[in-house]
Amino acid sequence: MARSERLLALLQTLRRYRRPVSGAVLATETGVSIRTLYRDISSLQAQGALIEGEPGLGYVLKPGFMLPPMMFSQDEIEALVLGSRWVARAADSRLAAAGADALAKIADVLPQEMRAEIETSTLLVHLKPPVADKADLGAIRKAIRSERILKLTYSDESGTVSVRNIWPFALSYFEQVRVVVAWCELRQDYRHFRTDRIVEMIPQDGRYPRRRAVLLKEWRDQQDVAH
Amino acid sequence: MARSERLLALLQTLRRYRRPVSGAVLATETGVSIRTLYRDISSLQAQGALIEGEPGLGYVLKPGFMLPPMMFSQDEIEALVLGSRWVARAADSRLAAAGADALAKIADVLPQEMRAEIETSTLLVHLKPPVADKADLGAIRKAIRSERILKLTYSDESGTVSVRNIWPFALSYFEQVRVVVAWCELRQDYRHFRTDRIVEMIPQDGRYPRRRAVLLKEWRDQQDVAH
DNA sequence: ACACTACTGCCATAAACTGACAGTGGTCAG
DNA sequence: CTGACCACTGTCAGTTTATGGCAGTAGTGT
Repeated sequence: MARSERLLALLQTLRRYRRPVSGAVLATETGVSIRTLYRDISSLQAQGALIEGEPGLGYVLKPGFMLPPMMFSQDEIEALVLGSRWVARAADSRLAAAGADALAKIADVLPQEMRAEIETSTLLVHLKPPVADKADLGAIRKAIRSERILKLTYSDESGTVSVRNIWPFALSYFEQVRVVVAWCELRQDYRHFRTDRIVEMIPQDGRYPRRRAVLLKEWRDQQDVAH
Repeated sequence: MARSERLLALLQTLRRYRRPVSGAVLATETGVSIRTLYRDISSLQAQGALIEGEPGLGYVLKPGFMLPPMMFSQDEIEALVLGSRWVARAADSRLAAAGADALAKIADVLPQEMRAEIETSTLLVHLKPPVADKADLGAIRKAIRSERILKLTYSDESGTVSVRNIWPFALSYFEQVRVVVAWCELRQDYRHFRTDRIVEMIPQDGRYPRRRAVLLKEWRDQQDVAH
């Protein structure tokens, strides 16, 4: 890759990572030596990019530096199309429609010749039809976004039905099924609930008392320890 | 001025003029010869800039080259994020990076308060790790886009190795594997090739003689009849 | 003390850039 | 039809730049 292309790619990479990235990683990703990477970084800084480097941490691109006005690349469009096709297949119909709408909005701002890419993209998705959800996934996503407590009637794998309040904070997509990740008031611990086993689900008025981002982090840490 | 800086400057200059500018003017302004200016323009075009040159007129940076501010509903953003997370999991690393890049570009043109949505989305994707590809998926996508013949060394399910020329026109994503859909010169029919069974793959110079959209349609019709 | 990191200077080699010239083909005005 | 103007391509040799490796300094957090 020529230097002039590489510098743009480097900016984009820095923007993609939001956390500090070490020079070694950036060098590998752009396919140059560390020495050259340092030169590239200082070139960009000389041209006005707000890149900060801290020893022991890595580089961060400070927000506010506008990239040169580049359009989506062909790869990027293909990634968006492929992603939205997967959503159309694997998610609920409301999210599928939202994906198609988003793609249409993107197509609107694309120049004519790139618009054709979206329509005739030759990346296809074939999946086994997912297990049908009993619960309304749209309502679950809404509860997660607004941090609402859900009163859940749930039938576990052995068929035993129980009722409990949960604090939903994530929705996880597996190949066949979807799973609500939540804090369970009954068990006082994190629990997973397959959406196809939810019998009934009533959003409560109350907001749950903790932030969903915090719950997500705590749950993740717990997962890491377990493995 | 170094080339890498000059290219950025050239973009800015083109944006400043709204009317067509002759190459001679641009060359003078950036301080290089005409010949180099032509090279610079084609470099920018290769990197995705939509610059049009008309004999007798000059160069114009096509409108629509920059991403305008866009609005998305919450559902649409979640669909985009979920889709790109799936791409990150299930596609090759290059497409995965492209998905993340596209998302970062979208985030940049989003109003401040929506930007956070992309970062804190609580939709997760869990998949069995896909089978590793032997072939370079990027090269396959490129061959499809440019309608290039591929010389394929392929090992079928029984382990028999064969060499043939194919006209690839689609890439299909299954749960564990990816499959190239192509017209096979050897069999004179449509054939599927799992990317993990491709032993070697050499792009040929020749373009195949039919349009990929036509092949796709014909293949689809054939599939429909079979079922 | 140690591991990890950013950063700088130096140098020989390899790669890229550059301008000049020659030539093609398109548009437009007279 | 002619000529002016322009985008664009190919070639080439001289020059500039870029590059990777090495050695070394200095800051950070464990």
